[in-house]
Amino acid sequence: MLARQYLRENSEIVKEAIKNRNMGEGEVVVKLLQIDEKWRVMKAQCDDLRHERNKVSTLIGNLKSKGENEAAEKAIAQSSGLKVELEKLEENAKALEEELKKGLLELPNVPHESVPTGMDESDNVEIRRVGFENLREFPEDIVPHYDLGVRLDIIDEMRGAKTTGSGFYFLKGEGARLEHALISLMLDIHREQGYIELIPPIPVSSASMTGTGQFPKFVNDAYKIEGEDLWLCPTAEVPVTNMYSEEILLDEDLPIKHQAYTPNFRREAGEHGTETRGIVRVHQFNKVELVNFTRPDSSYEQLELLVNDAEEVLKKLQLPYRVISLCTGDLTFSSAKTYDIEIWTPIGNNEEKNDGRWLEVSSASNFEDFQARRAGLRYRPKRHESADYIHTLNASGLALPRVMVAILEYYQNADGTVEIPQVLRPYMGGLERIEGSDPIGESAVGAGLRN
RNA sequence: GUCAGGAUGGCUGAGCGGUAAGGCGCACGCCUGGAAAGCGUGUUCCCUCACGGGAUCCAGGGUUCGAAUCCCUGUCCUGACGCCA
Repeated sequence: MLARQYLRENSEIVKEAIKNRNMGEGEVVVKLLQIDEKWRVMKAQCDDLRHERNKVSTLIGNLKSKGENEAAEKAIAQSSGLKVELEKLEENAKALEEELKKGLLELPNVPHESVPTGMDESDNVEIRRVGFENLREFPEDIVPHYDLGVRLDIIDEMRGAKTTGSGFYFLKGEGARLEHALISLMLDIHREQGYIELIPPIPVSSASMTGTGQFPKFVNDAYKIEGEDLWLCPTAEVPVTNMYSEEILLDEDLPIKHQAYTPNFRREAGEHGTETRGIVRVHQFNKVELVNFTRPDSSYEQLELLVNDAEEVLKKLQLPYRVISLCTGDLTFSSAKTYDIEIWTPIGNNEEKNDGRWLEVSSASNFEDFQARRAGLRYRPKRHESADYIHTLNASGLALPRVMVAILEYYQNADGTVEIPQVLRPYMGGLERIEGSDPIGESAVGAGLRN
């Protein structure tokens, strides 16, 4: 959320930001400024009336204590009149204030000056590529993860759809084991980097969803728990960022670095048709999330460190990837600046021209004080008397299904087994490759999957 | 789930119908050769160029000329009882 005063003093910057985000011409800003102006006038009137009323009330108290009842009665009558007048004004002022608040909650963050201006993902700027020097040799008949998952019987989308619905899947046997290994590896790497682990609650309140910026705009993307003011968390960012809400942190505590492994739930409403095959876009997935609470003057340094910390996992897994800086049009609602990390896998979306594709596995963002204002996250700077808003940042470190996809495709052997990256082997009892197992059930026999 | 008690500023803690004590911490100033102690001022949010004013005692309603204080509803905490991996 932007501060009201900031909006008043920088309306042109905010308008420009909305334009650059492709969210219209910034008419909203003009409208909000008008409401704000009206509210300020009314607020002054209310304050004056209250001042009047307070004076009369004090007088009544004095008169009564002196026993001058007749004069007191007169003053009471006057006060009653003021009350009626005030109630009407207050009602109007309150309505304006609410409209203003609502508008502010729906206003996106202002992109940082270093963010490239652009329409959509084609205007994103590649920052670096890593790990392309010694690419593995790939088998000619390399198989996409969704087919390989069935063949090895480690990913079962059919039965996930049966028990729950499409977009949900079972991991099985070595698949499940691989996922656990990845989680442990990531938690170990990030602990080493200084992130204190949290296991947060999975359901979160509306207030928390508002605090990080999911609400009010994106209510339809979240799963609601019937009969409660609770939602399944779409990312650990929500419970973790809100952990210190309405608190004042100490200067010496900062920066606070947390990591959390949680499942994530997303309805992905209106996302049909994009990457529907396999487990690239699903309704429930696991993720290790990194969250950083920091002083305002060092948040951009912290952002660079954060990306590096997330990248470390891919370096250890020896997977090729790139880092890109999102342009203004591709930036998420709450973010001031975002780097995406994308893994490269040898299988493309286009069957004729199979030259690989990019999988987004992490988004590292600096929200500046946008979330801090919404969630009430402050700290007391040294040598200052009053509290100030901190800056929040987060990054996935990393989203698991897509890392799994990359491993199944990038580390695929000619015989259809999957090489397990060296760094993961200790986490899998020394296992060197995934060879799969016989599927269970008659349907497997009918489909010829059982040898 | 039932019953009882509670929620006050950065923290602590009084007030229980007449308009938010005190302490601690922190900041600034005075004092001092320097420091400690001591003394003074300040310490939340909003409006105002400013003077100044308003709001705020968990949230929302109500009673009242006037509510931190009384009444109702909700949320959360604490304890007891019950239930239960």
